[in-house]
Amino acid sequence: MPFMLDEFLPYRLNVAATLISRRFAALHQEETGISIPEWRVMAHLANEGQVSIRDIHARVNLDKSIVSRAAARLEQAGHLRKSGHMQDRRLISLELTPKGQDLMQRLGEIADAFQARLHAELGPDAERFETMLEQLIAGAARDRDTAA
Amino acid sequence: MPFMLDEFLPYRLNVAATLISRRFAALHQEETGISIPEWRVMAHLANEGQVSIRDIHARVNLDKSIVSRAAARLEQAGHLRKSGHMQDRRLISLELTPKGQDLMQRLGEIADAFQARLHAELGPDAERFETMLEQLIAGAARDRDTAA
DNA sequence: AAAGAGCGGTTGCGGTTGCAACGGGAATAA
DNA sequence: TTATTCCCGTTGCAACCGCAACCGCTCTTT
Repeated sequence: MPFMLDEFLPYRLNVAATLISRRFAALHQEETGISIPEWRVMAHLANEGQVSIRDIHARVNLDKSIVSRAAARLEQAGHLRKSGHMQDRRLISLELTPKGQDLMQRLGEIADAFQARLHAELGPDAERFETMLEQLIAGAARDRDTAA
Repeated sequence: MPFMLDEFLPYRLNVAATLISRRFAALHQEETGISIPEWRVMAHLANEGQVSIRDIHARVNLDKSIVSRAAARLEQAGHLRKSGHMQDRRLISLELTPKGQDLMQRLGEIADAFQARLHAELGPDAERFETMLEQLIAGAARDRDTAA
C-alpha cells in the first residue's frame, strides 16, 4: 500500500494551519496591516501589561529575534512603547500605547468573530478538537524535552 | 474579558503544526536532507507516477514557484527526472528515479512510524481529530471560493 | 575585587517564501 | 492564417525566517 500524503497528520495540520491563518489575515490585514508575529506580540501584551521580549518569546512560540523585530515595527507604528527595566538593565519593558490598545480591541473583536465562525463550522465537538490540539502541543513539548 | 491568545484556534493550530513539523523533520532530516516542500513533491510523485508541476501545485497546497524550485533541487540530487510532455510542450513530466523511489520508501517508513506514534499520543479519538481537520480545510476552501 | 560564566536583546547572514512579471507554447476567434 | 488570449514553468525581487554571533549587563566564583 503506497504512502498517502493526505492522510499524513503533519501534512494535514500544516495545510489547515496555513489556510486558517490566511483566512484570518484576509479579515483584518487590510484594515490593520498587522502580521502574524506582530499579532502575537500585541495579543500577549494586551493580557500581560508590561512584559519583556524574553517573556513573549517563551510564551508565544516565536524566536526572540522575531519578537525583537516585530516589536521594533510596532514601536515604529506607534502601537507600543519600549522602556528600560530599572532593576535589570538588560531587560526591556514593552507596553501597548493607547493607540495600540485601540487597535488590539478592534483585533479582538475580529478574532472573536472568526473564532465563533470556526466553532460553528466545526460543530459541537469543537471543544474536543481544541483539547486534542492541546494534547499534540504538549506531546511535542514533552518529546523535545526528553530528546534534550 | 480580555482576549486570550492561547484559546485562539488559528494560533493553536499554527503552534501545533510547526511543532509537529519540527518533530518530523528531526526524525529524518539528518538522514535524508529533504525539506518540507521536497517531501510533499516526492510523496505526491510516489503515488501518481508522472505528474506536472501544475498538478502538484494544485494538489499539495504549494505555490508553483516553490514546486518548481523543489523539483530543481530534487533533480539536482538525482531523486527525480524531468522530461517534456509530448502533447503539450508547455508541460513538464516529473518522475521519481529509482534512487528517489528508494528514498521515498525509507521516508514512508519513518512517516508511518511517526504517524502511529501521534495516533497513540492522541488516543482513541485520533480518527475523529483527523476528520475535523478535514472539515477545517474544506471550510477554508469553501470560504475562499465564495469570496472570489 | 576581578574574572568568568550566563543572560537579554539586537543584528548579520544564508536560505526560503510568496508574489508578480516574463517568455515560450497552445487554443480560440476572426 | 494571424492575432489575441490564455496557460505553464521559471526567474527576479523584496520580505521574512531561523540561527548564530555579538554586545552590554548581571550573577557567581574565587
